[in-house]
Amino acid sequence: MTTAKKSYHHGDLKGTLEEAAVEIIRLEGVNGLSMRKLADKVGVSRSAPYHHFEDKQALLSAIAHRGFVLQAEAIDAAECQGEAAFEAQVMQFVNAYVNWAVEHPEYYDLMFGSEVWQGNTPPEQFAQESRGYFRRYVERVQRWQRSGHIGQELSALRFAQVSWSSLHGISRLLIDGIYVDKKAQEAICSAAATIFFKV
Amino acid sequence: MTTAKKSYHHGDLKGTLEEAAVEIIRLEGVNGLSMRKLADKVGVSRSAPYHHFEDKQALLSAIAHRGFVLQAEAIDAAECQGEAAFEAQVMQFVNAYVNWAVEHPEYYDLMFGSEVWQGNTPPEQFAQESRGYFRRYVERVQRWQRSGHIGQELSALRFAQVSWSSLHGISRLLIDGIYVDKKAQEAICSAAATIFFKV
DNA sequence: AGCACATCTTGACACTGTCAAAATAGCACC
DNA sequence: GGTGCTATTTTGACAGTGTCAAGATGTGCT
Repeated sequence: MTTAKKSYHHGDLKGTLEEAAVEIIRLEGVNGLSMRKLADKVGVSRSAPYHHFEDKQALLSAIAHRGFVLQAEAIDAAECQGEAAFEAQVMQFVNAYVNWAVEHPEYYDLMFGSEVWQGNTPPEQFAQESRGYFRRYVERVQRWQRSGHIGQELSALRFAQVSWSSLHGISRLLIDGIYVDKKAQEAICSAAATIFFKV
Repeated sequence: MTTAKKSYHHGDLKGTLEEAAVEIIRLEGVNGLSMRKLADKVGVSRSAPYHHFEDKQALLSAIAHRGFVLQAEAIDAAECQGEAAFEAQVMQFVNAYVNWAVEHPEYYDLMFGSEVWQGNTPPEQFAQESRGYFRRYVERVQRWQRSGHIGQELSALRFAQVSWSSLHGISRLLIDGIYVDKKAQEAICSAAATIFFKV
Protein backbone atom coordinates (compact mmCIF):
# COMPACT_ATOMS: atom_id res chain seq x y z
CA MET A 1 0.00 0.00 0.00
CA THR A 2 2.67 2.42 -1.03
CA THR A 3 0.15 5.21 -1.43
CA ALA A 4 0.15 4.94 -5.19
CA LYS A 5 -0.44 1.32 -6.11
CA LYS A 6 -2.71 0.36 -8.97
CA SER A 7 -4.28 -2.57 -7.19
CA TYR A 8 -6.96 -0.89 -5.14
CA HIS A 9 -9.90 0.91 -6.57
CA HIS A 10 -7.66 3.60 -7.67
CA GLY A 11 -4.84 3.62 -5.17
CA ASP A 12 -4.63 7.27 -4.33
CA LEU A 13 -7.35 9.28 -5.93
CA LYS A 14 -7.48 12.50 -3.87
CA GLY A 15 -3.79 13.08 -4.50
CA THR A 16 -4.05 12.20 -8.16
CA LEU A 17 -7.05 14.47 -8.49
CA GLU A 18 -5.24 17.40 -6.94
CA GLU A 19 -2.27 16.99 -9.22
CA ALA A 20 -4.37 16.58 -12.32
CA ALA A 21 -6.44 19.59 -11.36
CA VAL A 22 -3.34 21.70 -10.96
CA GLU A 23 -2.20 20.66 -14.40
CA ILE A 24 -5.53 21.53 -15.99
CA ILE A 25 -5.52 24.90 -14.30
CA ARG A 26 -2.00 25.54 -15.47
CA LEU A 27 -2.96 24.78 -19.04
CA GLU A 28 -6.45 26.22 -19.25
CA GLY A 29 -6.93 28.52 -16.30
CA VAL A 30 -9.23 28.14 -13.33
CA ASN A 31 -12.29 28.47 -15.51
CA GLY A 32 -11.06 25.67 -17.69
CA LEU A 33 -11.30 23.20 -14.83
CA SER A 34 -14.46 21.17 -14.67
CA MET A 35 -15.09 18.31 -12.33
CA ARG A 36 -16.13 16.11 -15.19
CA LYS A 37 -13.12 16.80 -17.35
CA LEU A 38 -10.97 16.21 -14.34
CA ALA A 39 -12.63 12.87 -13.65
CA ASP A 40 -12.20 11.90 -17.28
CA LYS A 41 -8.55 12.83 -17.28
CA VAL A 42 -7.93 10.71 -14.23
CA GLY A 43 -10.01 7.89 -15.62
CA VAL A 44 -12.80 7.72 -13.08
CA SER A 45 -16.46 8.53 -13.37
CA ARG A 46 -17.85 12.01 -12.94
CA SER A 47 -18.89 11.70 -9.35
CA ALA A 48 -15.96 9.76 -7.95
CA PRO A 49 -14.19 12.99 -6.96
CA TYR A 50 -17.11 13.85 -4.73
CA HIS A 51 -16.05 11.15 -2.32
CA HIS A 52 -12.82 12.97 -1.73
CA PHE A 53 -13.89 16.58 -2.04
CA GLU A 54 -17.26 17.72 -0.86
CA ASP A 55 -17.36 20.42 -3.44
CA LYS A 56 -15.54 21.90 -6.35
CA GLN A 57 -14.74 24.67 -3.90
CA ALA A 58 -13.24 22.10 -1.56
CA LEU A 59 -10.93 20.93 -4.31
CA LEU A 60 -9.88 24.49 -5.07
CA SER A 61 -9.32 25.18 -1.41
CA ALA A 62 -7.13 22.12 -1.11
CA ILE A 63 -5.05 23.31 -4.04
CA ALA A 64 -4.80 26.78 -2.60
CA HIS A 65 -3.68 25.29 0.68
CA ARG A 66 -0.95 23.43 -1.17
CA GLY A 67 -0.01 26.73 -2.73
CA PHE A 68 0.52 28.39 0.62
CA VAL A 69 2.71 25.54 1.77
CA LEU A 70 4.71 25.46 -1.44
CA GLN A 71 5.35 29.18 -1.59
CA ALA A 72 6.44 29.23 2.02
CA GLU A 73 8.85 26.41 1.27
CA ALA A 74 10.19 28.18 -1.77
CA ILE A 75 10.79 31.34 0.22
CA ASP A 76 12.44 29.48 3.07
CA ALA A 77 14.64 27.65 0.62
CA ALA A 78 15.73 30.89 -1.01
CA GLU A 79 16.67 32.41 2.31
CA CYS A 80 18.37 29.43 3.89
CA GLN A 81 21.74 30.60 2.66
CA GLY A 82 23.07 31.13 6.15
CA GLU A 83 23.10 34.57 7.75
CA ALA A 84 23.22 36.85 4.78
CA ALA A 85 23.43 40.60 5.03
CA PHE A 86 20.15 42.43 5.42
CA GLU A 87 20.15 43.72 1.89
CA ALA A 88 20.73 40.31 0.41
CA GLN A 89 18.08 38.91 2.71
CA VAL A 90 15.51 41.41 1.53
CA MET A 91 16.29 40.90 -2.10
CA GLN A 92 16.09 37.15 -1.68
CA PHE A 93 12.73 37.44 0.01
CA VAL A 94 11.21 39.83 -2.49
CA ASN A 95 12.48 37.91 -5.47
CA ALA A 96 11.46 34.59 -4.02
CA TYR A 97 7.94 35.83 -3.38
CA VAL A 98 7.35 37.36 -6.78
CA ASN A 99 9.19 34.68 -8.71
CA TRP A 100 7.19 31.93 -7.16
CA ALA A 101 3.93 33.73 -7.79
CA VAL A 102 4.74 34.41 -11.41
CA GLU A 103 5.92 30.88 -12.02
CA HIS A 104 2.94 29.28 -10.32
CA PRO A 105 -0.11 31.31 -11.28
CA GLU A 106 -2.11 28.10 -11.19
CA TYR A 107 -1.67 28.22 -7.44
CA TYR A 108 -1.44 31.92 -6.83
CA ASP A 109 -4.73 32.62 -8.56
CA LEU A 110 -6.42 30.40 -6.03
CA MET A 111 -4.55 31.55 -2.94
CA PHE A 112 -5.97 35.03 -3.09
CA GLY A 113 -9.00 36.17 -5.02
CA SER A 114 -12.15 35.76 -3.01
CA GLU A 115 -14.15 35.30 -6.17
CA VAL A 116 -12.95 31.78 -6.60
CA TRP A 117 -14.10 30.48 -3.26
CA GLN A 118 -16.80 32.96 -2.42
CA GLY A 119 -19.37 30.26 -3.16
CA ASN A 120 -21.33 28.61 -0.41
CA THR A 121 -18.85 26.51 1.46
CA PRO A 122 -15.98 28.34 3.09
CA PRO A 123 -16.35 32.07 3.26
CA GLU A 124 -14.18 32.32 6.34
CA GLN A 125 -12.08 29.18 6.65
CA PHE A 126 -10.05 30.40 3.82
CA ALA A 127 -9.58 34.06 4.46
CA GLN A 128 -8.19 32.71 7.70
CA GLU A 129 -5.49 30.79 5.92
CA SER A 130 -4.38 33.80 3.95
CA ARG A 131 -4.51 35.98 7.02
CA GLY A 132 -2.33 33.47 8.86
CA TYR A 133 0.05 33.63 5.95
CA PHE A 134 0.13 37.40 6.24
CA ARG A 135 0.73 37.28 9.96
CA ARG A 136 3.96 35.42 9.41
CA TYR A 137 5.09 38.31 7.27
CA VAL A 138 4.22 40.78 10.00
CA GLU A 139 6.49 38.84 12.35
CA ARG A 140 9.24 39.02 9.80
CA VAL A 141 8.85 42.78 9.69
CA GLN A 142 8.96 42.92 13.47
CA ARG A 143 12.26 41.09 13.49
CA TRP A 144 13.63 43.52 10.93
CA GLN A 145 12.46 46.43 13.01
CA ARG A 146 13.98 45.06 16.19
CA SER A 147 17.28 44.48 14.50
CA GLY A 148 17.14 48.12 13.47
CA HIS A 149 17.15 47.50 9.75
CA ILE A 150 13.94 49.33 9.13
CA GLY A 151 12.55 52.33 10.93
CA GLN A 152 9.83 52.37 13.53
CA GLU A 153 7.90 55.43 12.41
CA LEU A 154 5.20 53.06 11.24
CA SER A 155 3.92 50.13 13.21
CA ALA A 156 5.04 46.74 11.99
CA LEU A 157 1.47 46.02 11.01
CA ARG A 158 1.10 49.07 8.81
CA PHE A 159 4.46 48.66 7.22
CA ALA A 160 3.73 45.03 6.57
CA GLN A 161 0.36 45.82 5.07
CA VAL A 162 1.70 48.35 2.63
CA SER A 163 4.78 46.43 1.60
CA TRP A 164 2.99 43.14 1.27
CA SER A 165 0.30 44.81 -0.77
CA SER A 166 3.02 45.88 -3.07
CA LEU A 167 4.41 42.37 -3.43
CA HIS A 168 0.96 41.04 -3.99
CA GLY A 169 0.09 43.78 -6.45
CA ILE A 170 3.31 43.30 -8.38
CA SER A 171 2.70 39.58 -8.58
CA ARG A 172 -0.87 40.00 -9.71
CA LEU A 173 -0.11 42.60 -12.34
CA LEU A 174 2.71 40.49 -13.74
CA ILE A 175 0.55 37.38 -13.81
CA ASP A 176 -2.32 39.25 -15.39
CA GLY A 177 -0.05 40.56 -18.10
CA ILE A 178 -0.56 44.20 -17.26
CA TYR A 179 3.11 44.74 -16.52
CA VAL A 180 3.90 43.30 -19.85
CA ASP A 181 7.65 43.40 -19.95
CA LYS A 182 8.55 40.18 -18.19
CA LYS A 183 12.16 41.28 -18.16
CA ALA A 184 11.12 44.21 -16.02
CA GLN A 185 10.27 41.85 -13.21
CA GLU A 186 13.67 41.91 -11.62
CA ALA A 187 13.93 45.66 -11.97
CA ILE A 188 10.54 46.13 -10.35
CA CYS A 189 11.49 43.89 -7.47
CA SER A 190 14.66 45.77 -6.85
CA ALA A 191 12.84 49.09 -7.06
CA ALA A 192 10.43 47.80 -4.45
CA ALA A 193 13.32 46.80 -2.24
CA THR A 194 14.79 50.27 -2.66
CA ILE A 195 11.60 52.01 -1.69
CA PHE A 196 10.61 49.84 1.21
CA PHE A 197 13.93 48.75 2.62
CA LYS A 198 16.30 51.37 1.27
CA VAL A 199 18.52 48.69 -0.18
CA MET B 1 -37.12 57.91 -28.73
CA THR B 2 -35.59 59.29 -25.59
CA THR B 3 -33.23 56.34 -25.32
CA ALA B 4 -35.33 54.68 -22.66
CA LYS B 5 -38.91 54.58 -23.85
CA LYS B 6 -41.04 51.51 -23.48
CA SER B 7 -42.57 51.72 -26.95
CA TYR B 8 -39.94 50.06 -29.07
CA HIS B 9 -38.91 46.48 -28.75
CA HIS B 10 -37.35 47.28 -25.53
CA GLY B 11 -36.15 50.81 -25.93
CA ASP B 12 -32.63 50.51 -24.64
CA LEU B 13 -31.65 46.96 -23.94
CA LYS B 14 -27.85 47.09 -24.02
CA GLY B 15 -27.81 49.81 -21.37
CA THR B 16 -30.44 48.10 -19.27
CA LEU B 17 -28.53 44.86 -19.51
CA GLU B 18 -25.31 46.46 -18.35
CA GLU B 19 -26.96 48.05 -15.37
CA ALA B 20 -28.81 44.90 -14.39
CA ALA B 21 -25.63 42.89 -14.76
CA VAL B 22 -23.76 45.26 -12.48
CA GLU B 23 -26.45 44.86 -9.88
CA ILE B 24 -26.37 41.08 -10.04
CA ILE B 25 -22.62 41.11 -9.71
CA ARG B 26 -22.83 43.43 -6.75
CA LEU B 27 -25.26 41.13 -5.01
CA GLU B 28 -23.95 37.72 -5.99
CA GLY B 29 -20.46 38.15 -7.32
CA VAL B 30 -19.17 37.64 -10.82
CA ASN B 31 -19.84 33.92 -10.68
CA GLY B 32 -23.42 34.62 -9.74
CA LEU B 33 -24.06 36.29 -13.07
CA SER B 34 -25.56 34.13 -15.75
CA MET B 35 -26.80 35.33 -19.09
CA ARG B 36 -30.11 33.61 -18.57
CA LYS B 37 -30.77 35.02 -15.14
CA LEU B 38 -29.83 38.40 -16.50
CA ALA B 39 -32.26 38.07 -19.39
CA ASP B 40 -34.98 36.98 -16.99
CA LYS B 41 -34.35 39.90 -14.70
CA VAL B 42 -34.63 42.33 -17.56
CA GLY B 43 -37.68 40.55 -18.94
CA VAL B 44 -36.38 39.37 -22.28
CA SER B 45 -35.64 35.91 -23.54
CA ARG B 46 -32.39 34.11 -22.97
CA SER B 47 -30.76 34.94 -26.22
CA ALA B 48 -31.83 38.53 -26.67
CA PRO B 49 -28.65 39.78 -24.99
CA TYR B 50 -26.60 38.11 -27.68
CA HIS B 51 -27.67 40.73 -30.16
CA HIS B 52 -26.04 43.41 -28.05
CA PHE B 53 -23.06 41.52 -26.69
CA GLU B 54 -21.33 38.91 -28.77
CA ASP B 55 -20.31 37.02 -25.72
CA LYS B 56 -20.62 36.87 -21.99
CA GLN B 57 -17.04 38.08 -22.07
CA ALA B 58 -18.11 41.03 -24.18
CA LEU B 59 -20.64 41.99 -21.54
CA LEU B 60 -18.04 41.73 -18.81
CA SER B 61 -15.60 43.74 -20.86
CA ALA B 62 -18.17 46.46 -21.36
CA ILE B 63 -18.75 46.62 -17.64
CA ALA B 64 -15.05 46.70 -16.95
CA HIS B 65 -14.71 49.52 -19.43
CA ARG B 66 -17.38 51.42 -17.55
CA GLY B 67 -15.39 50.77 -14.43
CA PHE B 68 -12.27 52.38 -15.83
CA VAL B 69 -14.23 55.43 -16.84
CA LEU B 70 -16.05 55.70 -13.53
CA GLN B 71 -12.97 55.33 -11.39
CA ALA B 72 -11.12 57.92 -13.43
CA GLU B 73 -14.05 60.28 -12.95
CA ALA B 74 -14.14 59.64 -9.23
CA ILE B 75 -10.45 60.35 -8.90
CA ASP B 76 -10.66 63.49 -11.01
CA ALA B 77 -13.59 64.68 -8.94
CA ALA B 78 -11.69 64.14 -5.71
CA GLU B 79 -8.75 66.12 -6.97
CA CYS B 80 -10.56 68.97 -8.59
CA GLN B 81 -10.35 71.07 -5.47
CA GLY B 82 -8.15 73.66 -7.11
CA GLU B 83 -4.43 73.64 -6.64
CA ALA B 84 -3.99 71.86 -3.36
CA ALA B 85 -0.65 71.32 -1.70
CA PHE B 86 1.28 68.27 -2.81
CA GLU B 87 0.59 66.35 0.36
CA ALA B 88 -3.12 66.94 0.14
CA GLN B 89 -3.03 66.04 -3.51
CA VAL B 90 -1.36 62.73 -2.83
CA MET B 91 -3.68 61.83 -0.01
CA GLN B 92 -6.66 62.69 -2.17
CA PHE B 93 -5.40 60.54 -4.96
CA VAL B 94 -4.55 57.55 -2.83
CA ASN B 95 -7.78 57.69 -0.90
CA ALA B 96 -9.86 58.24 -4.00
CA TYR B 97 -8.31 55.23 -5.69
CA VAL B 98 -8.68 52.81 -2.84
CA ASN B 99 -12.06 54.10 -1.72
CA TRP B 100 -13.53 53.72 -5.13
CA ALA B 101 -12.15 50.22 -5.53
CA VAL B 102 -13.46 49.10 -2.17
CA GLU B 103 -16.86 50.62 -2.75
CA HIS B 104 -17.22 49.20 -6.24
CA PRO B 105 -15.82 45.70 -6.17
CA GLU B 106 -18.44 44.73 -8.75
CA TYR B 107 -16.43 46.82 -11.19
CA TYR B 108 -12.96 46.46 -9.80
CA ASP B 109 -13.10 42.68 -9.90
CA LEU B 110 -13.62 42.89 -13.63
CA MET B 111 -11.15 45.66 -14.38
CA PHE B 112 -8.17 43.59 -13.39
CA GLY B 113 -8.01 39.84 -13.03
CA SER B 114 -7.17 38.17 -16.28
CA GLU B 115 -9.10 35.13 -15.24
CA VAL B 116 -12.36 36.81 -15.94
CA TRP B 117 -11.67 37.65 -19.54
CA GLN B 118 -9.01 35.13 -20.42
CA GLY B 119 -11.62 33.22 -22.39
CA ASN B 120 -11.52 33.12 -26.16
CA THR B 121 -12.49 36.59 -27.24
CA PRO B 122 -10.26 39.41 -26.06
CA PRO B 123 -6.93 38.32 -24.67
CA GLU B 124 -5.25 41.55 -25.67
CA GLN B 125 -7.90 44.19 -26.25
CA PHE B 126 -8.40 44.36 -22.58
CA ALA B 127 -4.94 44.20 -21.16
CA GLN B 128 -4.53 47.19 -23.41
CA GLU B 129 -7.22 49.14 -21.63
CA SER B 130 -5.70 48.50 -18.23
CA ARG B 131 -2.26 49.31 -19.54
CA GLY B 132 -3.56 52.59 -20.91
CA TYR B 133 -5.02 53.27 -17.52
CA PHE B 134 -1.66 52.61 -15.94
CA ARG B 135 0.13 54.86 -18.39
CA ARG B 136 -1.92 57.80 -17.20
CA TYR B 137 -0.59 57.13 -13.75
CA VAL B 138 2.98 57.07 -15.04
CA GLU B 139 2.39 60.53 -16.47
CA ARG B 140 1.13 61.69 -13.14
CA VAL B 141 4.31 60.44 -11.53
CA GLN B 142 6.36 62.25 -14.15
CA ARG B 143 4.64 65.52 -13.30
CA TRP B 144 5.35 64.96 -9.65
CA GLN B 145 8.96 64.25 -10.41
CA ARG B 146 9.33 67.33 -12.57
CA SER B 147 7.82 69.51 -9.91
CA GLY B 148 10.43 68.09 -7.55
CA HIS B 149 7.99 66.54 -5.15
CA ILE B 150 9.40 63.07 -5.49
CA GLY B 151 12.97 62.04 -6.12
CA GLN B 152 14.46 60.89 -9.38
CA GLU B 153 16.59 58.00 -8.15
CA LEU B 154 14.09 55.70 -9.77
CA SER B 155 12.65 56.16 -13.22
CA ALA B 156 9.06 57.34 -13.32
CA LEU B 157 8.11 53.99 -14.77
CA ARG B 158 9.63 51.97 -11.95
CA PHE B 159 8.30 54.23 -9.26
CA ALA B 160 4.88 54.11 -10.83
CA GLN B 161 4.96 50.36 -11.12
CA VAL B 162 5.81 49.80 -7.50
CA SER B 163 3.50 52.41 -6.04
CA TRP B 164 0.59 51.48 -8.25
CA SER B 165 1.12 47.83 -7.37
CA SER B 166 0.73 48.88 -3.80
CA LEU B 167 -2.53 50.70 -4.45
CA HIS B 168 -3.80 47.77 -6.43
CA GLY B 169 -2.66 45.28 -3.82
CA ILE B 170 -4.22 47.26 -1.00
CA SER B 171 -7.48 47.48 -2.88
CA ARG B 172 -7.51 43.79 -3.70
CA LEU B 173 -6.68 42.66 -0.21
CA LEU B 174 -9.33 44.90 1.28
CA ILE B 175 -11.93 43.72 -1.20
CA ASP B 176 -11.00 40.10 -0.66
CA GLY B 177 -11.37 40.50 3.08
CA ILE B 178 -7.79 39.65 3.88
CA TYR B 179 -7.13 43.00 5.47
CA VAL B 180 -10.10 42.48 7.65
CA ASP B 181 -10.24 45.64 9.67
CA LYS B 182 -12.13 47.96 7.39
CA LYS B 183 -11.35 50.82 9.68
CA ALA B 184 -7.70 50.24 8.96
CA GLN B 185 -8.23 51.34 5.40
CA GLU B 186 -7.54 54.98 6.00
CA ALA B 187 -4.53 54.18 8.12
CA ILE B 188 -3.14 51.92 5.43
CA CYS B 189 -3.63 54.58 2.80
CA SER B 190 -1.85 57.16 4.83
CA ALA B 191 0.97 54.73 5.58
CA ALA B 192 1.31 54.16 1.86
CA ALA B 193 1.44 57.90 1.29
CA THR B 194 4.13 58.17 3.93
CA ILE B 195 6.28 55.48 2.41
CA PHE B 196 5.93 56.47 -1.21
CA PHE B 197 5.56 60.20 -1.05
CA LYS B 198 7.01 61.02 2.34
CA VAL B 199 3.87 62.87 3.33
C1' DA C 1 -17.43 -18.38 3.84
C1' DG C 2 -19.59 -13.99 5.19
C1' DC C 3 -19.87 -9.25 6.70
C1' DA C 4 -18.82 -4.36 6.92
C1' DC C 5 -16.85 -0.84 4.84
C1' DA C 6 -14.60 2.19 1.55
C1' DT C 7 -14.79 3.24 -2.98
C1' DC C 8 -16.61 3.87 -7.42
C1' DT C 9 -20.47 4.09 -11.22
C1' DT C 10 -25.14 5.10 -13.32
C1' DG C 11 -29.08 7.81 -13.84
C1' DA C 12 -31.04 11.94 -13.15
C1' DC C 13 -32.00 17.07 -12.44
C1' DA C 14 -31.56 21.75 -12.94
C1' DC C 15 -28.70 24.94 -14.78
C1' DT C 16 -25.26 27.08 -17.99
C1' DG C 17 -23.42 29.50 -22.75
C1' DT C 18 -24.58 29.74 -27.31
C1' DC C 19 -26.39 29.09 -32.00
C1' DA C 20 -29.76 28.54 -36.05
C1' DA C 21 -34.21 29.30 -37.52
C1' DA C 22 -38.34 31.49 -37.05
C1' DA C 23 -41.31 35.28 -35.49
C1' DT C 24 -42.27 40.07 -34.74
C1' DA C 25 -42.09 45.11 -34.80
C1' DG C 26 -40.67 49.53 -36.63
C1' DC C 27 -39.38 52.48 -40.60
C1' DA C 28 -39.26 54.21 -45.55
C1' DC C 29 -41.38 54.46 -49.66
C1' DC C 30 -45.01 53.38 -53.41
C1' DG D 1 -53.51 51.86 -47.24
C1' DG D 2 -49.81 48.23 -48.52
C1' DT D 3 -44.88 46.29 -49.42
C1' DG D 4 -40.59 45.38 -48.49
C1' DC D 5 -36.22 45.93 -45.45
C1' DT D 6 -34.00 45.84 -41.35
C1' DA D 7 -33.51 45.70 -36.46
C1' DT D 8 -34.93 43.25 -32.73
C1' DT D 9 -36.63 39.45 -30.12
C1' DT D 10 -38.16 34.55 -29.28
C1' DT D 11 -38.19 29.28 -29.63
C1' DG D 12 -35.93 25.04 -30.02
C1' DA D 13 -31.97 22.69 -29.57
C1' DC D 14 -27.19 21.00 -28.18
C1' DA D 15 -23.33 20.15 -25.53
C1' DG D 16 -21.48 21.12 -20.95
C1' DT D 17 -21.73 21.98 -16.08
C1' DG D 18 -22.14 20.86 -10.60
C1' DT D 19 -24.17 17.71 -7.78
C1' DC D 20 -27.06 14.14 -5.60
C1' DA D 21 -29.41 9.48 -4.68
C1' DA D 22 -29.23 4.72 -5.48
C1' DG D 23 -26.90 1.00 -6.85
C1' DA D 24 -22.70 -1.72 -7.85
C1' DT D 25 -18.09 -3.38 -6.77
C1' DG D 26 -13.98 -4.39 -4.79
C1' DT D 27 -11.00 -4.92 -0.03
C1' DG D 28 -9.86 -6.47 4.36
C1' DC D 29 -11.32 -8.84 8.74
C1' DT D 30 -13.22 -12.61 11.12
